[in-house]
Amino acid sequence: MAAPPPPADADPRVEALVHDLIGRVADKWTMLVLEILEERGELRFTELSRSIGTISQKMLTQTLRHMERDGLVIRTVHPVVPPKVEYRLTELGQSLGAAFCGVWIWAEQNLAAVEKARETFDGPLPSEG
Amino acid sequence: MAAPPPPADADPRVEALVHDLIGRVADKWTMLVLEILEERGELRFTELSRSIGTISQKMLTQTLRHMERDGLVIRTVHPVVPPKVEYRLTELGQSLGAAFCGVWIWAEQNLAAVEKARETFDGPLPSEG
DNA sequence: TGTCACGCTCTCCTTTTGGTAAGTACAAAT
DNA sequence: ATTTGTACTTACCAAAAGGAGAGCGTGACA
Repeated sequence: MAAPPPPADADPRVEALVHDLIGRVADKWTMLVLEILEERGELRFTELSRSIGTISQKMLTQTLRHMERDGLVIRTVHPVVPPKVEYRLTELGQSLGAAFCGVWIWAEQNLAAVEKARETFDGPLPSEG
Repeated sequence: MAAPPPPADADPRVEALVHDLIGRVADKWTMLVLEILEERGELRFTELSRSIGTISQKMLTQTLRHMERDGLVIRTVHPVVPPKVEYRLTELGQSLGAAFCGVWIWAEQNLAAVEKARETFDGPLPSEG
């Protein structure tokens, strides 16, 4: 398991697969679920739903299934009468969360810069000439 | 510009804005353009198009406009006869690229793990019982 | 005269995304 | 008997994403 240190993308095949994987994983809902499970540990379906707030049941189910399929979360079903299902991150999921951490930090630190850039871009239009 | 070191998300308002920003920036095409411009520097429209390979003109234009609006790229128009437009990352864009670097590395290193997880998830279905 | 190249823009079309609402199963509570 | 709560699933519908292809302006080049 000697992980090669540099991010060198040698093969174009690998690069294509990586692009594909990124496309799947860089999903809005996936990132949100990842962050919440990382912060709060093991959560039930409705707890997760309430934590995100704006997600529909359908999307949450779908997102969780995809994450489970990709080995990012573990789904534990307790065979009790009102269904109880708990979700938590795998090690793989935790490592992805850690990788995305840099992006969260970037977003927090550069939020103002982005908004200012937008104002500059949008603003000058009406009084141009 | 004394950047606060910890990723502490104090306000829920900030968090909402960050979620929003992440949703915009964690876009498949944005990430691809970001990576390519980071690697290759300043590129023309068609060079960018060919580098990505699978993107349509429409999406490339759209992605670049959004990135320009968000202050991630600079668009330089040379008023020559066959139009010549060059794109390069701003410092903000470069910093986002750096932040996403961790995700690329994660994807490269864990590609096999994800694929194996998928096989495990998909495989056992037919012979279950 | 005609064609090509570039960086778009526009229209038309299909696919994907995502929301709403209803249904399911079952036991405990009312 | 009816309601409640959970974690879905399904059907249906609207909106957005995204691809294909045509058009534009123009100057060099054949």
